Amino acid sequence: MEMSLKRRETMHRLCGKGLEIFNEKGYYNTSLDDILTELDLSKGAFYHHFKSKEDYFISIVQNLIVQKVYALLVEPLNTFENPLPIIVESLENALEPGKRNEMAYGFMLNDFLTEFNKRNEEISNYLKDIINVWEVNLVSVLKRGKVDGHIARHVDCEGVATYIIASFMGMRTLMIDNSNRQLKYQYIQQLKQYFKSLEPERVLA
Amino acid sequence: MEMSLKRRETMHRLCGKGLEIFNEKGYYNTSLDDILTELDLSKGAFYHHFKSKEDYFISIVQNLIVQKVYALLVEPLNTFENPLPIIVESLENALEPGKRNEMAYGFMLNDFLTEFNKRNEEISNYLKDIINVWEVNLVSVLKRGKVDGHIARHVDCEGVATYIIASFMGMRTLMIDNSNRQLKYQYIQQLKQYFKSLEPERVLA
DNA sequence: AACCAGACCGACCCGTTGGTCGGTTAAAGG
DNA sequence: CCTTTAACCGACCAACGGGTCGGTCTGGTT
Repeated sequence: MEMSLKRRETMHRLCGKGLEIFNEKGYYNTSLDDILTELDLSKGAFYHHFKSKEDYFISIVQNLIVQKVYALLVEPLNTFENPLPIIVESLENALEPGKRNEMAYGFMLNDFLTEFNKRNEEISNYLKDIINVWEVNLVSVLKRGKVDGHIARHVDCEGVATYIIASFMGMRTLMIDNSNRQLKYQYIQQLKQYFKSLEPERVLA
Repeated sequence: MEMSLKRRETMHRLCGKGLEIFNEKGYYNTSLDDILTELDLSKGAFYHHFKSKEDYFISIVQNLIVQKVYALLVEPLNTFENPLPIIVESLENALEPGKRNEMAYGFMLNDFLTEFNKRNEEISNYLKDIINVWEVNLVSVLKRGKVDGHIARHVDCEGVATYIIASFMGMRTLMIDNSNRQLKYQYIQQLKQYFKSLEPERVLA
């Protein structure tokens, strides 16, 4: 069942360029030809490898987006330090456009989710799954923070996770143009402010 | 220069139904015929009143969305009480689907902004203007709260306004399906938690 | 050399959709 | 009545985009 090297390489090129352009212009606003022209490939080549545009995008989600979100937003949570600064750091990092490329991976989720909402339930679900994984991990790391005494006992971890995700997603809508330093700075500052309110009351020594 | 009554009424019907369906299915995913069929009108009638689909949507933004956002999110800020609970209340209210109709006006902004971002700069700008008005009003009401001693002096009002807007917008992406009570509750709770951290230190009597 | 399979080409198909245009209806004014 | 004009109709157009399909090219096998 293994794919030939040539096939694998072409599909990989298609997915990479596809993510780049879909992310830039949106899925429905990008025609297959937009992508194929850039790669000097033909319609025939495309449909030789993918069943449909939808199938193609799902490949992109599962091969590229999942990994990227996981690496940026889930993996970093796997430490045993105080979770709050770890979360701040991961979000800050996710909002940073990649060093080598121009994609701000942290944004893609919000953009695509909004685009597919009400238009393609299947793709929506794949994207929602990614958010869910993130959320579950946030909750569990927050709960651990509670046990370790970094977070006050009264805190509703699910609520906090939801609020973190919402504010992060919402930043996208505001940072429409180029990634705006000012907005990012404000966001991180307020996030820290909010996190402060989750810490346990200081017990005087 | 005044419009005939008939003309005004037809345009009004078109805008109302247009907002309803655009909000439901998205602008690019709604064809003019989708709307015209529902109103028993023809292409001819439409183009007799509007120059283009784009022009039509701009009318909707300026006649309906602006007013609605203003009424839900800006007007309520005009009191002289403690701004923080007022803001919470306005957001809570904006997330509530309208009593008589099904539209959750608070959401429209985020949906449309994301949809037009990268696709239609002119419309994007009209929508961004609305956000700006909201932001400016939030900032000024927060500053007044500082003067009145409801908000701690160290607080960065612009940052807080940005954070409020971001989290509000982000809720949309999460509340994809029907308005989810649970999510809304979590959001409001955490917002209150965050706001607590903006209050001045209690001075012991 | 003959053959085969898989990668790829690009002309074509066809549904959708924004927009056009010549015509009809009906109300208002003379 | 007759004329004018605004409102409205609906057949039609052209562009676009996803998807199809018969065919070509190339590298490996026998």
